[in-house]
Amino acid sequence: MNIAKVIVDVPASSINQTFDYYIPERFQEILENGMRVIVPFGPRKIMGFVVGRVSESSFKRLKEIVEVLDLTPVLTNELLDLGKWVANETLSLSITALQAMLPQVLKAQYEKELIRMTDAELPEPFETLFAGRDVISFDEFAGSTVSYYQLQKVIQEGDISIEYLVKSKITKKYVTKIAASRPAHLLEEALLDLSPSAKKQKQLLRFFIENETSIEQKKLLQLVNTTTSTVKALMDKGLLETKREEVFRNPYNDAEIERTNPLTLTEEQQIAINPINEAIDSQYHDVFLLHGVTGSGKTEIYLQAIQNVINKGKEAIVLVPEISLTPQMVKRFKGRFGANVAVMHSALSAGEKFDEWRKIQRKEVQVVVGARSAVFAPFENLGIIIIDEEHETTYKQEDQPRYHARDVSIHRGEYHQCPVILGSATPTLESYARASKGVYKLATLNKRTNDKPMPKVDIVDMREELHAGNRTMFSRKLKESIELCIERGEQVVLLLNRRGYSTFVMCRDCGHVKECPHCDIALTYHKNSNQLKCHYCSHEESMPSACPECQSKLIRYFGTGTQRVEEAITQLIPEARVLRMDVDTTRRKGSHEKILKQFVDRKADILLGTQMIAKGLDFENVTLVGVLTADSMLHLPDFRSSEKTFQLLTQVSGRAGRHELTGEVIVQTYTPEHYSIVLASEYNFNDFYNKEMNTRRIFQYPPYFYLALITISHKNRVKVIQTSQQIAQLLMRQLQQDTVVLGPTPSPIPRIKDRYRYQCMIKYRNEPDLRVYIRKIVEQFADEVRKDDLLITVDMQPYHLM
DNA sequence: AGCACGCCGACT
DNA sequence: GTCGGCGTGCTC
Repeated sequence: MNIAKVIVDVPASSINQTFDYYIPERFQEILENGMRVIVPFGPRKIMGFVVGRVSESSFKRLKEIVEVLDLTPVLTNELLDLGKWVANETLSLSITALQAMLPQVLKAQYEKELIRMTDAELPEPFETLFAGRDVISFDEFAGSTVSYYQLQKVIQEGDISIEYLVKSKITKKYVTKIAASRPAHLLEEALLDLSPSAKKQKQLLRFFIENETSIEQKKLLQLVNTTTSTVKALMDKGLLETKREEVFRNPYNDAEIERTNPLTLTEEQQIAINPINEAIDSQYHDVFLLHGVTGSGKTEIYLQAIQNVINKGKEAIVLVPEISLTPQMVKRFKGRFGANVAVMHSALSAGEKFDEWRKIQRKEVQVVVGARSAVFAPFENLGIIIIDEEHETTYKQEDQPRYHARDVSIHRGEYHQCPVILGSATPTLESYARASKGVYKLATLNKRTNDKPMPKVDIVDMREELHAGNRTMFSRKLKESIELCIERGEQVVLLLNRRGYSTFVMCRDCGHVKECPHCDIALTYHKNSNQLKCHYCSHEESMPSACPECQSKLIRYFGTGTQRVEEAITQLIPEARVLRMDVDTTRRKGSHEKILKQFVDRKADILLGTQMIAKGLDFENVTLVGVLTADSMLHLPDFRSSEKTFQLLTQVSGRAGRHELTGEVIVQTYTPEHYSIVLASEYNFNDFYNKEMNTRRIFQYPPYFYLALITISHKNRVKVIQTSQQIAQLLMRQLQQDTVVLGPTPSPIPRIKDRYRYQCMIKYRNEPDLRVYIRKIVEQFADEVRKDDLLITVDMQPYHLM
């Protein structure tokens, strides 16, 4: 077994296989599956993952592994298999799937160096370049005027050679600590030698005899109540020394979080948790759909189920949408399980993520709370996986590997024979349909734990407002309610549902819309810089003063940004203090929390924001929720637009009156009769489900049909159309009768970065070999992909049909 | 992907 | 002789 099978860090379909390498004697004992290694690959050196060991290879001349990068495997055998499964399910490369399971810092960085191999004089440009050094970075050469041709000659002469390096991005954090430099019994002896007057020094020494071996200076001085000079005196005597010690970065100050105890469950909660606990106790896999209205206490069920898992010595993964992974949420888990929790989300620095990941890897925690990628936490003894707000689209990764965390969770749940909990007030149709069929177990929570009814929802028809001569974005009803609310000293949350409503620039005379010259999409107006920007490429231009088509001066920006709403409120209700929360105001780390804290501290009357304020936030004093434009995403070309509208309205309504005060919700819309708005206002999930299912069945959409989306892009439009047609035809030849292949049609954004984009959509009920077919077809175009810059991407079960 | 190698045309 | 620009084939 001295040959290793290695998945190599080269993301190319022709390299998507294992490569065999000899394991040199010195690594024989230590090398395990799932470790990262450095291997020679052609002329260079690259990183790879060991995925197996064999004693024979069909290859004659094997190279040796150069270096082993890990002391313990970074991927367990389960995760290696999972990687294979993910790559296969999502039609992505093995290496991409493996990298997705690890923190970014474990990715290798590559560098090249030029090494001087001779003391003899080098040809002139190189002497200047090296300037007396023996090694320079390749970049330095590339940035110089020296030609590659000249370098080749010197390399052939053997006077310079290229070294290929694999560098690690890992950074560890260290603190300087004070430690005893001798064992305790020798310190005792030293104690006797100290002069009787050196009281503080004696105290210090006794501290080290009695206590831990190392401590931060600041803490030490506090505990012993002395100054640096005493410490220094003992150091000079050689009794104490400074020591650099590695510490884990700690993004959350555990000590400051108040511990909580389990709450008594309501009868409903108890009924819901029983079967989950039974699955944990008897160690079998099942998927539970926990359908509970907002405020029904889903989180408490999670917490108690996790407690059961911890008691059994097992581990738990909790997935939450990125957007709701707020300090409030973290606090609930840390409050119950303290330092036994690792937190993983994008706001952490790369180093912090790495440290949280290592806590899991070293089994220092039993719980991880995190966004999508936390589903790959390297636990080996999982007892439960929980997906909160399971309807959130962020669980689907939008770039390769395009996996869905729900599918991965269920796969891991089967492996570990543990339950998977999907929780939501507004489950996806897919999940609810499965629960209805008995594939998932359904648990329903209809009551809020505070016994308060859901807030009453008023729908305001904005067309009537217009007829009545109200041209502002606030209906009379909403304006009045805001004023009353502020008068009572209560707070307001205003949701601007901005999707599909970005601020574009249009000429009022000729209707010309300013588009990106490289992409077929309207440019977005940015007020603070007075610039037009493209969100798909890096194009920027200044705001024109006249229409480029008709020279009219009446060129303006349209759409409703949060900034404009803010201005409008201040005009309409001058006494209102408004806090704005959107992508612009939350870009800086920690600004999210800052805004929320200000609002909790009642520094403002109105919290105005986009989707991010709809989720999981819990404010005592909020009694009014206003939705400015409920239907803004209803008309998007997306078969889920009704479902998304229903979900958003239900979620945001749940923000009002969560505590003692009763809440009120006002929803403004131009389509007040639309079923997703009407039924959301009645909190009627069941009717919505039935109605929407009916539409999905008629139009052959999920959950009745599965989807696969193939997108083809190229600089040459004719080539894209031709290739797309070929692909569609090849597909149709293989697929079943009831499978539909739509297209090719231009993508919703037909051109991005000067590349034309066409797509084929496959709708199918049962195609066990679909992935095989697609792979084969894509393979047929491999040559053009490689040589002609053709791009074919496949998205199984896509969420965004872009 | 990223690298070497080979061939070609261009420039001085 | 020197240089950059492709196209091609290979990586255990």
